[in-house]
Amino acid sequence: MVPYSLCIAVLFCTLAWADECAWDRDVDFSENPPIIFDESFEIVRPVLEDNYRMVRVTAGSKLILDCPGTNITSLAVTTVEATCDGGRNLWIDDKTWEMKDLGCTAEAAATIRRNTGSCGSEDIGVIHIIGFEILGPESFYELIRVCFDPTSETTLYSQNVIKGRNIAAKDVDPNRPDFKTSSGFFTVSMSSVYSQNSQLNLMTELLGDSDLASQTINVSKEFYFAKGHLAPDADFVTVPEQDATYFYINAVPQWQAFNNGNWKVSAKETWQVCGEFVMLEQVNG
DNA sequence: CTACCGTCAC
DNA sequence: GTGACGGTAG
Repeated sequence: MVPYSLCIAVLFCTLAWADECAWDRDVDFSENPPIIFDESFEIVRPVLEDNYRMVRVTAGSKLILDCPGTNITSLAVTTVEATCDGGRNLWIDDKTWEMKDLGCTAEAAATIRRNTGSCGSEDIGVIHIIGFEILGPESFYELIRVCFDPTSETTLYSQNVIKGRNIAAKDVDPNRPDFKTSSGFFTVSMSSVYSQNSQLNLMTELLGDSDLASQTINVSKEFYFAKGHLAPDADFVTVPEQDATYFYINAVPQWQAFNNGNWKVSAKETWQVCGEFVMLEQVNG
């Protein structure tokens, strides 16, 4: 016979959990969480609640778990549809799963949709979109819209949306990936071009004076051109979104003194503003 | 991956 | 001074 108190407990829990699924971002997820999309193909992101980074969806809602570029390890597929069971688990094809057991084999990776339109003055630029493949090539989640001038091989501007409700609950990961070239955009090696040595060599050649060149490119004074993010790493909530900013087409040569000074301060001001709004569309360039 | 530099807010 | 953040090199 089942004790009476246990019945009460079970009933209570059922009632309390019936309306939604809730997960703690720092407890209930695997090392490489999937990108979670809701039924309108918006990413489900954590919200800061009393120092807990909570991910919530309504009970019964259908989600898409996506590991673009890799697989959900337990299922050996990139994308799967799942239903919130009203507690901590997800229904997938008549079987329940814990969120923790639905991690990606590697970090979910952004890709680029190329040549989706023209942009810039007199349509000099070409639009490339950095984002996530969802169910294959027919569906794509846009993160960063890049206006790239193929003639000068320079990005004119990048456009991204800051999620004001989620930015306080963003992932903090000290590891930063290398910038990716993603072939077809540049005719030169971008990593070589940005190296401080090649900058010094170029300046020496241009000025014809090595003393003058070493005053112009002076690393200790932050007089060098850094890979200045246009859509910034820190504007994004999840690690895969943050790492999607590390494409060379999302960066322009920027004096490090400015990059690490005014620009950084300006980014923080932007968050202050967007804390007052749900989201803010930002254009940098 | 590790070690390093400079700026800023606290 | 320390940690977060913007970078660098090997």
